[in-house]
Amino acid sequence: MSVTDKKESGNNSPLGAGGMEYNFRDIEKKWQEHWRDTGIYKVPNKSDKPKYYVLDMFPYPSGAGLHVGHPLGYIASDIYSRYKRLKGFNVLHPMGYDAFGLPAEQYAIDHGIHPAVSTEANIKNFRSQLDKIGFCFDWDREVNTSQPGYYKWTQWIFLQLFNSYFCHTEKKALPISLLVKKYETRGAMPKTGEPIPGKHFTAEQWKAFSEKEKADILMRRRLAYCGYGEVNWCEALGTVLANDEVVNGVSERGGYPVVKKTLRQWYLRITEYADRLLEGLDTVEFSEAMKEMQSNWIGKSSGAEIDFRVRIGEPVETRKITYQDSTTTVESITSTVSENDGSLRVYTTRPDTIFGVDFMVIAPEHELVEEITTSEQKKAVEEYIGYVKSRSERERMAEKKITGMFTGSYALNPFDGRAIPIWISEYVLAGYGTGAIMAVPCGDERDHKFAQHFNIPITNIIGKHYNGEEANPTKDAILENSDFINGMVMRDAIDVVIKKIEEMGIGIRKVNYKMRDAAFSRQRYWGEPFPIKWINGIAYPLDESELPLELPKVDSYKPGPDGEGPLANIPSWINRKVKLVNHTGSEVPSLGGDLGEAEGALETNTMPGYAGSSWYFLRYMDPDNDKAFCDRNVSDYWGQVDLYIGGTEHAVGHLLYSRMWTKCLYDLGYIGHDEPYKKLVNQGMIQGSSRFVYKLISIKHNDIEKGKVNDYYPKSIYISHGKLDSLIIEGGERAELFKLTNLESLNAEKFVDINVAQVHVDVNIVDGVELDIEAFKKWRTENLEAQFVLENGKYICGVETEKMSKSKFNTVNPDDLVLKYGADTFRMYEMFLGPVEMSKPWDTKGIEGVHRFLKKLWRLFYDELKGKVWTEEKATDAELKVLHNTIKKIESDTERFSFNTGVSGFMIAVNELTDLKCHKKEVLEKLLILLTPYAPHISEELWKQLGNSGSILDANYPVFEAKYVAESSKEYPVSINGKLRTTMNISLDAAQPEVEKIVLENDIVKKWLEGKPPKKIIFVKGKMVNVVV
RNA sequence: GCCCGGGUGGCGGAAUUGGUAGACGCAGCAGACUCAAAAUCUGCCGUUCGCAAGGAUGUGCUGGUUCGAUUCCAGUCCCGGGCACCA
Repeated sequence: MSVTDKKESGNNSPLGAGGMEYNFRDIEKKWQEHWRDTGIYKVPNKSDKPKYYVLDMFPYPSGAGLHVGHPLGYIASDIYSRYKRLKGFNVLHPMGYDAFGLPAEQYAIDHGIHPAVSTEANIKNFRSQLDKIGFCFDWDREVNTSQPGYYKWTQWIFLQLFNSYFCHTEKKALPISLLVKKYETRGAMPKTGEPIPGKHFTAEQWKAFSEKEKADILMRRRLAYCGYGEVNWCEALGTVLANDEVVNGVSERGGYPVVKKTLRQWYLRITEYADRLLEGLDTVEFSEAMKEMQSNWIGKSSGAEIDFRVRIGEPVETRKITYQDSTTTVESITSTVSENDGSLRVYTTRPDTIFGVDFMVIAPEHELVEEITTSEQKKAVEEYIGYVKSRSERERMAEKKITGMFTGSYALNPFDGRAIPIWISEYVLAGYGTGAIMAVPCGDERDHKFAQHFNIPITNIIGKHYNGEEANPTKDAILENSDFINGMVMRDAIDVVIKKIEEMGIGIRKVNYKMRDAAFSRQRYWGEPFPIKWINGIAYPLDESELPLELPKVDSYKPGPDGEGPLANIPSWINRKVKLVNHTGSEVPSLGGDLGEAEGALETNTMPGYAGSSWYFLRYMDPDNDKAFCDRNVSDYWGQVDLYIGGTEHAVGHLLYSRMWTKCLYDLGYIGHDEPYKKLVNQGMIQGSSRFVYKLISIKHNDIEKGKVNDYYPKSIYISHGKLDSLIIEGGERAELFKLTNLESLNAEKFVDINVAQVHVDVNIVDGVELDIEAFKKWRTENLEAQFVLENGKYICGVETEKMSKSKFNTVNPDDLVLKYGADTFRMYEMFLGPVEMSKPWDTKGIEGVHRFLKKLWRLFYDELKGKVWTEEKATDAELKVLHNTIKKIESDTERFSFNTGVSGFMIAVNELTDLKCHKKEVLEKLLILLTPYAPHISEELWKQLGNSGSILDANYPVFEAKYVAESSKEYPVSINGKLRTTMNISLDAAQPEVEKIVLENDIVKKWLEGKPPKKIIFVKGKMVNVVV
């Protein structure tokens, strides 16, 4: 039976006119209109009630619309919002659209439709789909990141980031003007040691710098900055991508190849917040998995940077040292260096292994490569670098070959003077640490493989912990062959070595992060323009009065010249006259104030998709404010998002960026909290449940009499899943098939081989596993002539769980289900499927059960024949017991987001009340309040029918009272030796001696004791009895 | 390879602190009502032995702790997700 074309009988009678059956269509339409007209979901920014902020990750309004997987999180958050409201909270539960982004622009390129137009159409469609489900969003607070009124403030926040730097002393963002003041009074001088030209300067020098020099120096500290860097360039998309938008060397969206390219880009200096982003994780309720993902992404490690003197070319003095070693004897050479030789700085997390260093590896891009490569090795090294450059990021990831080349030079171990060959290899990354490592083969698997591959002798510093076969990264071994740290446990030696190198002035303690600064510009059209104008190579921020800097209309979405975005094609826009702000503290008057049209050019990049989503939770609080992104009083009232629901796919992107923006805004005093989300719940994916038909491809008939094999290719025959085997096995039911294929003349007993193809079929024309044959014939013209081998008169489909996707014909549209069963049924069924956080397959069939439940609930109030059956009679003890058990169950299940068991709790309650023939308002009314978060329409309707005025949402949540559920006795399980043998009804007051007596008198217990005395009787009051023989 | 999750009937899942495994729902089977269907209602429903009473067995697998283990511990296999040359 199809979901779309099945007609539900009896749902068209108008409400209240005679037929008193559950007419969900009219009820839901009526209440949705009523809620809209009365503005019942409008939330004030001031209230005596405590606040509660429930947020959904807002959707990107794609053209595909919603499938049943999308609303899962929204339903969960809606239930929780309504629950909190009933519990007396002022609940903020908004919704909006993350409307800027690549897909709309790709669509524009392909179809010539302006992104604003397609986005608006998509939003309209989304909204109508959402409205049908009956959410309690306060739509007056809707935000759309692509509207000027919104992105004005995205641009404004960008300017705050641009105008701030991260102070390492206070560990927070401060206005860049403070840094300028510092430079003017004190300059920037090192705490110890000599100033390094180009890095350090005095106040006098600062004052003498040109405007451009000052701007460049400040750019090194701005939290939003522009710089040249290696970026992920995606040619197909014509833009750079952030690290988290690149998966396995291809773009996350579209799967296009991504290459490393050096370009001028804007960045967010998120690395400055690495520590605070890490520490903040301890203060929020995210799942362990989520925290883990974020801390892996940040990738903090601590160790040391160590300088090694470098002897360019062969060691000048050599002497042999023979290490006493359990596995190998290593002949080593030492050397001295001359003044002309250099030094190489490496980063290691394991300074304790410094005596196990057998070679050094530097990245092929390392600046020292040229300098230290000897003339003999020059050719080989150049060839190797050529090879590395020829390899794409993707190849490097796919095949991890061991490659490398010796430079011809040596580094000297600072402690024992051993000469250590320096290699280059692609396994060392230029962008991490110092781009150079000290390789310790006995303790690091990669170093070990490298040493084995190139036959580099391995020094063992961990004795028996190293087996000569593979590296052992232990920290618990006792050090050997390690000079002054011999005999120490490695773990303890780490600190000893760091202190020593610091004393010697050849290194420092150092913390490193895997996380890089986030690329913040895109060479695309459909994003926020940067409020920046370039004049003589200096970036000037636009004056606030110029905001929003509106995105101009374009005729073409094609990229501009030199890897620039489409905006570069619009000279009139680039050259616009705008008011700028001087920001360097310079006295140069020409650059202050209005800079006129001059030679400047507006920035043509736009901001990435995550810009608007990094702060939207703040805009919901105060969406119409045109004086500020959000009034401070309002953000102080709403504070953190109390509950944030969304998918795991944003673990390292959106979640980290929005956390960083929140921390910046907090540091700058614009908001009062520095973590945006207090608790995060990740909804699981709803997988598709695909259905298959089995199309007969060929029949191979082995005609023994004539001694030949014939192949037949029948047309359009489909075999029911359960018949597949019996048709193939000898002696099966082949006659039926032969009849269909006009092969009756063949002897069915002869061996045949049947070849079938498994083909996806639209789940919407399958009822459970039974194919709707008529619908199937209509589905595709080629099916019109289809014939079927059935089982029990039915065609049974095959089933598999796969990702929900159009191409697999396993998507289910919520609209269809809402039409057929109603929003309340749909909402409850989505929840009933299983725990919110878990992934589970969708199966439309089960929705009937939930629908039956709501009909059964309805019948507690109204009977089809008898009409109104609810009464004002006083409830019995048994009925009150059901009610209060339900209150307790629903409250605790809702509280812990266990909505699936909550739904089951309602079913149990309605089943029990039906059994008790309870139609009493006293009980039913309270049940409705419990139910309203889950099924708001039916609850509201019946609430009204019971004679209540006002919305059920303003009712008081029922209070559980233990006295109604108190039991005086319990059916105790009685086990003998831990095996359940019987149950016995025993008073709950009964103490152990009494219970023992009762139990031992029981016939079944006596039987199992076989006259032997029990060794022991375990009695847990209120739980169980176990007799040990 | 490393780090997280998770393996329970035909299916989705329940068992909140170690205490009656399989709640609730779907599917299935049998029956009632009906001219019939729909809707609704009743009963059965892990496997297995047994006419039954009752027994055995059972939460991926192997052990352990315990009076008692889906739950705790050790090992192992499988599935899902994340990370993957980060020194």
